[in-house]
Amino acid sequence: MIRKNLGNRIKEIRLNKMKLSQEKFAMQIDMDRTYLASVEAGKRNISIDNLEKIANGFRISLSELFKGLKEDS
Amino acid sequence: MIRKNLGNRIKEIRLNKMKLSQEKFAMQIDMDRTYLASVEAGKRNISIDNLEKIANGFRISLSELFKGLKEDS
DNA sequence: TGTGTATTGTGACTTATAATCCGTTGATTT
DNA sequence: AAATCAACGGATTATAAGTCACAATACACA
Repeated sequence: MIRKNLGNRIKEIRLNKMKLSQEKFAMQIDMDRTYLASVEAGKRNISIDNLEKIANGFRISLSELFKGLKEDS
Repeated sequence: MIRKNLGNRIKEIRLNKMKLSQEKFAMQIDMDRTYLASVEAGKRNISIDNLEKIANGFRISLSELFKGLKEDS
């Protein structure tokens, strides 16, 4: 479930805080559009470097990124 | 630096909280000892699934695992 | 001090899969 | 209708995962 929860969390922040499309946010952090989509869909075992990219894009810490996750994680 | 900081954090928890050798802790979480060693050394771009394994082994959340990191992250 | 013993570090390697890149489709918005 | 957006597929490339032999270090204790 970790992947799914994380994907949901990322999507939530992208939409609510950043108010950007997948494409625009992916552009900003230099990440492939379809890859970001699959991460949000909970299908990817994403690495720490890419997690950092996303957290940086959101201007939050990794700790904060994980803080909102369901069932703790 | 994220990899290095994370590696240091993992090593710190393993030693201070768990008081286990790399080998024993790796055994517990079903991970190769040398792989754990290289993560602690900051040489691996570890994925979320393996991060979760480690956090579970420590009985802490991923958010907590990242909380102690230097320079925020 | 040297000698075993446990622990950690590292390079090299194969296999599994993350990550990228091309597109299409369908839904939604304007 | 056109434009925007998100979900998905297939193919390729890059790299993480996992394993091994061995080296190096630390740590005891005679």
